[in-house]
Amino acid sequence: MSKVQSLNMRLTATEENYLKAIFKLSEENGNPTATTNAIAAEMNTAAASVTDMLRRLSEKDLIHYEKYKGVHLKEQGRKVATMLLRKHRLWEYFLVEKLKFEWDEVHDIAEELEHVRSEELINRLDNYLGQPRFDPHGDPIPNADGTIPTRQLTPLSTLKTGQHGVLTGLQEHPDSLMRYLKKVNISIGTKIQVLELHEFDESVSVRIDDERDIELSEKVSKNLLLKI
Amino acid sequence: MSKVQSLNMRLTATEENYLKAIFKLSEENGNPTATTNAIAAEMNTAAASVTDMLRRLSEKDLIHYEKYKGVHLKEQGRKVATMLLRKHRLWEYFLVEKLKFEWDEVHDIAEELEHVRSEELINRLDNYLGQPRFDPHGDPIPNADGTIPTRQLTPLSTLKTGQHGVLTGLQEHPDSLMRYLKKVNISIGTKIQVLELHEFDESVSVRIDDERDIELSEKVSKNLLLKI
DNA sequence: ACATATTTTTAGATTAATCTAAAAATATTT
DNA sequence: AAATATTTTTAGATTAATCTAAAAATATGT
Ligand SMILES: [Mn+2]
Ligand SMILES: [Mn+2]
Ligand SMILES: [Mn+2]
Ligand SMILES: [Mn+2]
Repeated sequence: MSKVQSLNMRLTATEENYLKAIFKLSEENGNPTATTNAIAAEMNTAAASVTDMLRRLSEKDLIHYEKYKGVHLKEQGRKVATMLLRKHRLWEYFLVEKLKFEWDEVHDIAEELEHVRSEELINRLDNYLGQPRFDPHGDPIPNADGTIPTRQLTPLSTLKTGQHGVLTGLQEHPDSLMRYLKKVNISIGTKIQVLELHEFDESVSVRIDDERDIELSEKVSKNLLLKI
Repeated sequence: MSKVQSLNMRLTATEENYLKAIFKLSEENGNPTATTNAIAAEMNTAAASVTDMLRRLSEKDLIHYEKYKGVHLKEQGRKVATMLLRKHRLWEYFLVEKLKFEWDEVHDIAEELEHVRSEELINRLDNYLGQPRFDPHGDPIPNADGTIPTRQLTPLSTLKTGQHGVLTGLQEHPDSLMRYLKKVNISIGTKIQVLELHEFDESVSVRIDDERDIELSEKVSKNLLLKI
């Protein structure tokens, strides 16, 4: 007897966060199925808490869940998760473009703002901002209909000597990486050209905006996604 | 052993809402002490739930509470309540001025936005909006230091024939009143002049912006606050 | 295939926020 | 000053979200 809920059911912020976590995990693995432990790690909770929540989300028909078999989002769950990303990223855009926050300062605030419940609000915000397609970290902003703009991006770490591209996104974006990039004056839109590859530690010498040369570690170069 | 909490203690949205309710009740009665039942009515909860919460807020040293004697806000509680009003009203201003919502559409959204925790956010929003002093309903926006702009306003119902003023605030502002005023094209800034007082039902004939004449009921005229 | 390791679920508590019903305290009326 | 009414608190449940510890299921390694 699954409680198939009305289309505009009322979810708690916690339920929403779990759906986002499952979405994120299935995106980054390419595999639609997420495991209990992976969700627990993503959410910083005990595995037992995840099991509880999976039961509840399953009751509400937002996910498909079988004991020991992992979970994947159902139609409704995916819709909710996508709209959360839309809200999160539009708010981040607002915070950076209008309120002049730095790109490493907006995530936690957007984590709260994304749970404010109002379709009207988010659509008006979208229009007010000029319907931006990417957030301050280069992540695509889902459209009102749920579609997500895609692009073909290449990690800096895979380029050969002489090749160049424009920084367009980040693989992952912990605040520490963003603060580092801010320090070395690299941001979305920066041109990066490979000067030399160092086989020993996979670090790379690059020319920034045809102006100055710096060294980037393997860890950094794997995280910088370029449009070639 | 009251747990005197650190200055930036973490409150739940529910705790914050109780503090706002107590603040509102003490403002509108002129009496700083609020009763359990009054709070229950304001919060739409059972009196028993209020008693529970009062105990908790008292533990945190936000209110002064003695069984059967009612409560009043302490320094910290008053500060929290004032900052909530600041946030609520700044967000309402944003929603109306920037996102072009109508004044009767913004309250519920602001009820959620006001709980987003970030001093930095609200101060940047304040600057972005040009440090407005009043919200779309004419209510004063507390300053960052907690002071609240005051004005001397007169209810339309107390004016004599011939007197006039500019609509500057509302006594209370249920959505129904705001929708009515929207329909008859009266808003903050509208000039209102008394043409005739009707003793029978205390209704009043008024001239709007020196252009058109309408009738307003006693209930409406008591709610319109004018700057003479 | 069996033993061991890992993952996941269950069992049982805890805390915040809520409720109803009953008891206790306070206020009002006769 | 009683009797009555009203207000407030207590007692006992409930639900969401969390935890730890133990049990059960599944996966891995020899
Ligand atoms: Mn973010
Ligand atoms: Mn982002
Ligand atoms: Mn409001
Ligand atoms: Mn208002």
